[in-house]
Amino acid sequence: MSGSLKKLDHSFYNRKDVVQIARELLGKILVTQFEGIRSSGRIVETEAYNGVEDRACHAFGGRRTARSEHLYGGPGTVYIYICYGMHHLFNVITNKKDIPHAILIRALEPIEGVDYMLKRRGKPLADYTLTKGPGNLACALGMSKKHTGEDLFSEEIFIEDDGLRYKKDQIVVTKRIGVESAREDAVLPYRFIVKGNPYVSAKKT
DNA sequence: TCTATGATCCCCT
DNA sequence: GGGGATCATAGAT
Repeated sequence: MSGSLKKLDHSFYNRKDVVQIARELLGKILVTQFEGIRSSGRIVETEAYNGVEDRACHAFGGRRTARSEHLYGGPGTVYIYICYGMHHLFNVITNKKDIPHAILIRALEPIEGVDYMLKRRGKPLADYTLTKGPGNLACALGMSKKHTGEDLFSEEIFIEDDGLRYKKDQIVVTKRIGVESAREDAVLPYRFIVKGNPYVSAKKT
C-alpha cells in the first residue's frame, strides 16, 4: 500500500467549482470507521449537483426542506438521504456554508473491509455489484441516513488521498443518471467515471 | 440482452 | 396521488 495517506481537509471542499471537485474526487479513498471496523474503497464514479441553479438538485430554486437541510451545511458536510424509499445515497457538500453544492458518490472499488461489506450487503461472495451504484456503496460501507449532517473531519467518515491520479484519457465525462426530469439540466456533463472500471454503475455508455 | 416491476420514503402538485 | 440522484429479479425477445 502507499505510504502517505492524507485526509482531505476543509480547503479541498471549500471551493466554488463543484464540477471540478467532482472530477478531482476520482481516485480518492472513501473511508468509514464504525465501532472499530474500517471499510474503504477508491472512488471511481461521481456526479456534481450545482445548487440552486440545477434542476436536478434538491436545492433547486433555493428549496430547503427537512430532508435537504444539510445540503446547506458547508464544506465537508455529509448529506445522506433516502431514495425510492429504501436506498441511502451518500453526498459530499462543497463550497461555503449556505451554498448547496453536492457531489454524489456513485461507485467505489473496494479496498479494506470487504468481509464486512459482504455482511452488510447480505451477499455471500464479492463481485462487481458490491460497491457499484450509490445505494449499494452506502450500504456496503455501513452508511445510512442517520449520518447525514456529520462532517468529513471526524474519525468516522472521511476521504483520503494516497497520491493516485488518473490521467485525462482515463476519465470519461457523461450526463448524469436518472435525472431525465431535470429538463435542460439533464444533459449537463456532470458525471465523471474511470474508463473501463468494472465498478462503474449504469447500463451502457 | 432488454424491459417491466416491486419495494415503499420524502416532497410536491 | 405521483414521482424520484435505485436495485434486484422475472419474464420477454
